[in-house]
Amino acid sequence: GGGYMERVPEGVRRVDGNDSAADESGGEEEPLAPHRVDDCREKFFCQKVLHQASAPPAQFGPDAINEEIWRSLELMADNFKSRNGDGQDRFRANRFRKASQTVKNLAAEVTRHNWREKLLSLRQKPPAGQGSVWDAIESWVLTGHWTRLEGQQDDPTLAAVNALMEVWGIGPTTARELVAAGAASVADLVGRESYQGVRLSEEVKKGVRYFSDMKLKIPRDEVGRIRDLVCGLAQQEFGPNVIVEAVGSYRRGKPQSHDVDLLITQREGSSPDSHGLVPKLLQRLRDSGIEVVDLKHPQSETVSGTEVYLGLLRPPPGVGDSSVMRRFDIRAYPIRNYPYALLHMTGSDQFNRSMRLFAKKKGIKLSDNGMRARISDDRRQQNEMPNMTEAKCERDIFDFLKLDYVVRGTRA
DNA sequence: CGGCGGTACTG
DNA sequence: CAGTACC
DNA sequence: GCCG
Repeated sequence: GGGYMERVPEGVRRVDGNDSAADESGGEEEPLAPHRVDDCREKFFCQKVLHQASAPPAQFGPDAINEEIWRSLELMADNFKSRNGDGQDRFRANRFRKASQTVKNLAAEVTRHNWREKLLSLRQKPPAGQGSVWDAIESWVLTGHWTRLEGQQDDPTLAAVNALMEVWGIGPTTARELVAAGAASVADLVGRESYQGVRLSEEVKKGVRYFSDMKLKIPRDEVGRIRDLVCGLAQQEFGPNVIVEAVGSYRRGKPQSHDVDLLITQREGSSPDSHGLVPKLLQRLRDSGIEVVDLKHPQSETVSGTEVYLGLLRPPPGVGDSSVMRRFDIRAYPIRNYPYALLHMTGSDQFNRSMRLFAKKKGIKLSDNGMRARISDDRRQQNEMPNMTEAKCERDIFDFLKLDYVVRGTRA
């Protein structure tokens, strides 16, 4: 709505990763009456994103504490994730991660004097909790110490767990197992089948092997050329009805990506389904001489008709930097799910979560293969539910949910 | 206090 | 099933 | 950790 923008303080992005209020809670209770949900849709991240002001400047003044704050909050999030203690840590991690992103996205300069005002959206509703985000920032401003990080900084176990979790395929559980066995860094895992009796999975071995390649960002132009390469081969294999789209952060307009996300589908005419698309395309890639390493690839047919591939490829000369392997993902969908798949794969993850939570409040399950009524707890019955609407484009999905459309470049 | 997104693949 | 991954 |  028009009047909404007027309430946005100047220089302050309305993105507050802190997904306040309705965007966080709810779930198993009765779906809200649709009009109730619609009335508070501006509280959801996937709508706030509409009202963001300009991006933060490249450089703040010398008094700015923006970066110190968001980096510390991010560290705390990482530590919660690594801790993985009581099953709630991942939610604590999410909380700190969102707070970090809120500060990171802030266009306004935050200083020791104005922080209470500028970071007001991070303030929890009373009663104030002990380890809250707000308290953490306050005590840092007052004392100069991140009390939450003190003691963790020099905890060698935590440091090792954090380090190992940077490997693709190693999550909190595996990292802790390895650290318990004595591993302290990625270097300890290089070239090994196991570490002190802890077996390394095939995925982890590849994660270690291509560790440094996977850390590199891919320039936008190269992502585009890899898409063109795969698209050309797909057309040779499947004909002109095939569609290959580069999605993910690329489709949101980012100057660089950490991988190449490809969405493939086939227009009506040749084969109406996506079945077998991924394995055939992968074979075509290999046959054309491109070096491809699998991380995950489909073993069996899926119910929904979705096919997933995660792997690495070496871009040939003229396409990209042939000295590194690039992470690439392919997901194939039947054409009827294309708008849902596009929405899902364009993200961001936070945007997807928010939109799905909004749908959930209306008793709708939104996913990359459709929108279904949540009628029963029975999973089988769930999967057999018909799609609620035949979306032709992304906008149809927003419209059906009665959400304002968000252009892909601002789905933060 | 219950809930936090929905799905696919590995082992 | 738990773990990890994708957005 | 924070919200309803």
